Amino acid sequence: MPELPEVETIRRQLNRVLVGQKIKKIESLHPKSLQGSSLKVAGKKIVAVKRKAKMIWIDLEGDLNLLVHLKMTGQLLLNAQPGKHTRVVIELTKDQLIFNDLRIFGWIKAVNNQELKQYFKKLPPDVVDKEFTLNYLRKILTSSGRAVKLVLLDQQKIGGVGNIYANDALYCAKVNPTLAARKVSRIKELYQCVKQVINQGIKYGGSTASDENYVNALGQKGKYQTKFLVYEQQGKKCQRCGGIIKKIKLGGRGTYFCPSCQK
DNA sequence: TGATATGTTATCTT
DNA sequence: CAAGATAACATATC
Repeated sequence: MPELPEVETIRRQLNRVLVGQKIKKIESLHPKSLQGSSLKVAGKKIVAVKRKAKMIWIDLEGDLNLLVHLKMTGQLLLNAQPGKHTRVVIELTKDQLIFNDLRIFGWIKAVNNQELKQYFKKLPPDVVDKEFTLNYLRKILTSSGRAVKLVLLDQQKIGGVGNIYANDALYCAKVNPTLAARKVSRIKELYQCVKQVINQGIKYGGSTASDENYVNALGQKGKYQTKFLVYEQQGKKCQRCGGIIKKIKLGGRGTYFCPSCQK
């Protein structure tokens, strides 16, 4: 599922191709998938393609933006054929952008600059932002009694970390995912690890785990799944200590860890 | 057939 | 009131 590295991969590809093109036509094939005053975007030129947390934001000339959230099954594809799950089609000067979304949780919203600002104002720093400091992580961990993994996944506290990278970051830092956040002593290790696994994710173009449908804007799968530290590794030997990787449920989400070296 | 998968938000409970 | 827990969203797959 698209977390920050997957969204960032798509953003970079789109930014390279879309900037300078004009939107000729935008067509919605499902009422939930395209929201806001989308008719206004016709004729507008694309200034930049940016990202905040797991959202992609297409900056248009004038006072208009297209904000995109892929949620769990969204795909943004360049010059693909529309299919069964195609929800929005955007025709550009040279290319065509297809928004597929099997489960219809994702959306594209046309918003003005003021609305966009309001939207971003209440969001915490992304894990890759300079505002995400060691002290900031310490602050949010020590002020919560929830399991540390739930705090990493909390989009009101840190932007961009999803289930895959939260699992791997905790393994990297040797921190047990169920440990109460305020009892985590290896905060510095966790800080370095969460940034490290996210950057690895970006480097390998995101991940397409088993049963997932993530592809980048060119229709290619990610490569980080070959680098998973613990995600989907249950039953296998821990590379670090030889323990057996265990899978449990935490907050309703699949949670993978090595019980012998993640304390 | 029913359990399962994940990101986010709404809603309920403590 | 806030924090935390859980249901809901929609659908395909095993």
